[in-house]
Amino acid sequence: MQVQRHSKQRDAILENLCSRYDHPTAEDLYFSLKPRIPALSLATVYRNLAQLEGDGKIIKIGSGGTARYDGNINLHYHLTCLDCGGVFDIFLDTDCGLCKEASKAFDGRILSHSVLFTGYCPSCSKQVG
Amino acid sequence: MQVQRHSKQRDAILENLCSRYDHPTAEDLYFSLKPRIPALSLATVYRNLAQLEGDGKIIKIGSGGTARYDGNINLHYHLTCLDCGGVFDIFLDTDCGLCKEASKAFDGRILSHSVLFTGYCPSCSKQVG
DNA sequence: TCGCTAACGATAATCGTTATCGTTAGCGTT
DNA sequence: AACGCTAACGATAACGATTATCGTTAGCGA
Repeated sequence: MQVQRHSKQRDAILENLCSRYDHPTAEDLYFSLKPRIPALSLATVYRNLAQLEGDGKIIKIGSGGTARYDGNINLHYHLTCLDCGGVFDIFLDTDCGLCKEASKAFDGRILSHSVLFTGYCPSCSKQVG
Repeated sequence: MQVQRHSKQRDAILENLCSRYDHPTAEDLYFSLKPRIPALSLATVYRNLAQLEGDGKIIKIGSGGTARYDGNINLHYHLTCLDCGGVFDIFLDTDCGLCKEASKAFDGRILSHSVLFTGYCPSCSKQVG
């Protein structure tokens, strides 16, 4: 079996991602860490993001084009702002029993789900009116 | 203003997409139509899919990697099978008031939403057990 | 300290999608 | 029915995000 080794790069990536709430892209994380770790490679960022996602320590948000990442693994939803392009968290008290409802309606096995809202974020919806 | 002209290619793409339920990729549609329209270009497929989506006649499913398309524009959800990679429809009677709940919890404007379930499709979930 | 190899950095390759550009064909007007 | 305008086309180059390759580095158990 393959033993996973510890790495400073992965620590830094996870720590950086968990300390922010803007759902950065791989490149965002790369430029954010580059000053602290000058030798860092973009490939390393991608590699570790994939590994962390596989370990269930982060979430990948496949919002169409460029992938974004989220260090908050508690169930919550996202909204993509049509104006500024940002991704924002939406926390719902009730999960609306979505998986339960879907399991009733679908003859397969449902493991998880993600919800992506589209609209305007607080500041952009104020600007337009 | 720009007047939209009629085109045989767009007709064929829309018709093909609406007659199937497997959520094909742009390339799937291209190869499906190529025998009937030998001169068809993949760029034309992408162009028309984008236009049809903009006109609200089809839906684009941004399931992470390659985009898939759906000719059914009635609100419903999708499941990606972890085993075979296929995308399947999930119709819920109740929409669970998702947009309403989210609007209460989010200080912006919510226009639409999409839900993507992950799990195993009927046939794959039977094979594994 | 040694040896194995997971993880790294640099960079080439891949792949889905979009942009460019010369040509074709809808369609309103003569 | 021919004319002219330009949307849409087909072919292909370009792009951008992601992944693969490969020689080097560095965890970590012996």
